[in-house]
Amino acid sequence: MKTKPHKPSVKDVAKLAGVSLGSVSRALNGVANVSPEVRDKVMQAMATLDYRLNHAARTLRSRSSHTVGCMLTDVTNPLYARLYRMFEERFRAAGYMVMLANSLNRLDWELDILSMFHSRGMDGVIIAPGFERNARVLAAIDQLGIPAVVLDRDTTARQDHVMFDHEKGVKAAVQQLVDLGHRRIALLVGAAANRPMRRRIQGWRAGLVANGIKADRSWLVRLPSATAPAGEAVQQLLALRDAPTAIVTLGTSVLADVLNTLNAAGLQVPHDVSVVSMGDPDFARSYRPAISAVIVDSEAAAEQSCQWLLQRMQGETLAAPRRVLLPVQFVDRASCAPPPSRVR
Amino acid sequence: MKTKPHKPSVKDVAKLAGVSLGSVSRALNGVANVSPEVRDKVMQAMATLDYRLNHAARTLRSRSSHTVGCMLTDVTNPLYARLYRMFEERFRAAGYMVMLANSLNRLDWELDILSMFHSRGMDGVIIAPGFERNARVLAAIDQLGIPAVVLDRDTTARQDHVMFDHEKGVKAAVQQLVDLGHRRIALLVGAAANRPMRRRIQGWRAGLVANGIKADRSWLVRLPSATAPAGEAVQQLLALRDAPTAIVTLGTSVLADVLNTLNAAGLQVPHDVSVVSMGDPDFARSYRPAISAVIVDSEAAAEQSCQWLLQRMQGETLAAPRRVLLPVQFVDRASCAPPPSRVR
DNA sequence: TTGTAAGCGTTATCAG
DNA sequence: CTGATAACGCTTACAA
Repeated sequence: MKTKPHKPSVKDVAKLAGVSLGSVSRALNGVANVSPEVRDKVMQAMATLDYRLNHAARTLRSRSSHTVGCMLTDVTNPLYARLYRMFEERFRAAGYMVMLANSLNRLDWELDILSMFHSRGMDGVIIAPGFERNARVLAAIDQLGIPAVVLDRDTTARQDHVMFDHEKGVKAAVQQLVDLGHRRIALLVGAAANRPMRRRIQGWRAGLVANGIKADRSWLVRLPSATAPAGEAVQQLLALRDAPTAIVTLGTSVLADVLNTLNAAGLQVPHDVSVVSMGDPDFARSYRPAISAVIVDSEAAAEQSCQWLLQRMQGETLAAPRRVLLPVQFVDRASCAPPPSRVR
Repeated sequence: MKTKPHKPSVKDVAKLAGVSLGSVSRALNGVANVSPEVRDKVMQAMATLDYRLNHAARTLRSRSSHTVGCMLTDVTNPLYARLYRMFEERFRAAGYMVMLANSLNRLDWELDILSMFHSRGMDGVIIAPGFERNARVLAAIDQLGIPAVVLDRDTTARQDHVMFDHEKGVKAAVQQLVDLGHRRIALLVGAAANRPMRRRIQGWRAGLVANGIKADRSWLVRLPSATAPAGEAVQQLLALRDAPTAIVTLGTSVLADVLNTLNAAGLQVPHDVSVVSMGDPDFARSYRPAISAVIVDSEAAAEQSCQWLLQRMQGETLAAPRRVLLPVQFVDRASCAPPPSRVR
């Protein structure tokens, strides 16, 4: 009747199996040179003791936590949620856990998270910093001293970058609208000063300029956040003397607000106003009319990020940081049509 | 010119500060009995060395990882995403990181995750197992030997349970519909055999029975998954000889499908068909008409879960497992109205 | 192929 | 209040 419930350790396993400590470890790690007999004895002992490896000890000794850190702005954003799920799946298959952290666009949190990734000995990180231009953030990233992939951010960090070609996608959408006869095209984006927003604006501007249209400032609406109500902004847009005949907008809740504000104003899509969503929320496809969208390939981004990070974590010492620009597609569905006849 | 970039350890800090190892540790942990002088010297040394605590070593020695595991079905579900974010925020404030894992309704993953939580020495867990009735899962939970909170699952595990009163919420919705004159009320839920689905069905049934209405099997639709297209199911419902005049449905993509199928069939909400959403997606509020919804209080759930878990992790040895049933509200908006006159 | 022993970087226990 | 010193549970040389 020992009063020591004592979690079993390698030592206990070794004793029960009648082998040495080292052999247990070797068997455990499937490492070279273990005779089948020893292996079996060890396995059996582990089973009867219900032995569980102590991960902290392994990490301390082997200097590898088999964990990758993932810093995103907010998992509540469906795109990030999907990405995270794919990361998790791929890394798990490779024997890594992923530790998620949301920075919520707060500088102090972002620095905290990075520092914590360091302290917890992440083997690598995938990050989409909200403060891509902040010197302290950049310094923190480089000081990590581990492989990193930067996701869709314009950063000067010497790391691999996986990015979306938002500019081309939005430009294609604008081009299609112009081809349909639109001249007054609005853009609804978030106020955050990050790459996706900047590039979308550039794409919009480029699309207009390429067709000899001046990009009117009043058509560019910067929402305080991607989740803020957008109804009022849309109303203001519609009240403009030169009201836009087409709207390119953020997806999810902003798109919903746009659609409903249009409805409430008695305007029909696409007859009165054409609409393009940046991002492809659940309801865009099944909405009537189906909403045309600028779509990023999240699967490709996840695949590329994981592959690159795994490569680097598994010791391939590749010199230069790499970067890839993933294509962004414009999918024309039923929400774009020629503008109403000139006079309104 | 030492070729040893050697990450600084407490030892280095101690040497530089001219104090002993123990003092550094004590200063580091803000623990009792450190003279201000020593503390300052240590702090300064840490700063100049850019010292970072090695979390693995601390975990190994102190037997606490300051990490809580969080197992959910899928963060891609907006409710779970919100919950996770709140968990993260609260636990961070208390000095814990949270490690997220999606079980994706796969038994083997679920067991893996639980075992990994064990092996990685989580101090506590919050879990919503997909296989709430599975003996192995239950065993794994109890063998964890650490505080746990079970989220919205009917489990026999001897742990704290935080649950939503789906039944009451759905029943209230049904009652409101009956009061408006509806007799044929459909329910669209997922096929998963978990508590939320079961309770919703019970609430629906109870609401009908309480009003002397027989719950017709053909009005109960079980979608293969909460993200599967639901258009066809809705069409079948509408084609029924006794087609329902009201639909209570899962939110997010299913709700979108319902709305659009109704639109496509030329039916108006709420004139021809009333609609209630279970869950409150972004677009429900701003949709025209605004969609009535059965709403869970995710904030309350997060608050309760975190508070209970923190209590237990911080050593309060409370005997019995606790459970709470959080109220679920029916919010009537504009999508419910009397059914069309008898003849259609 | 296997056993032995030396750490990994902390915290905890004791003396002083 | 501070300084030595022994763990924590594992991996990894190195010897046998």
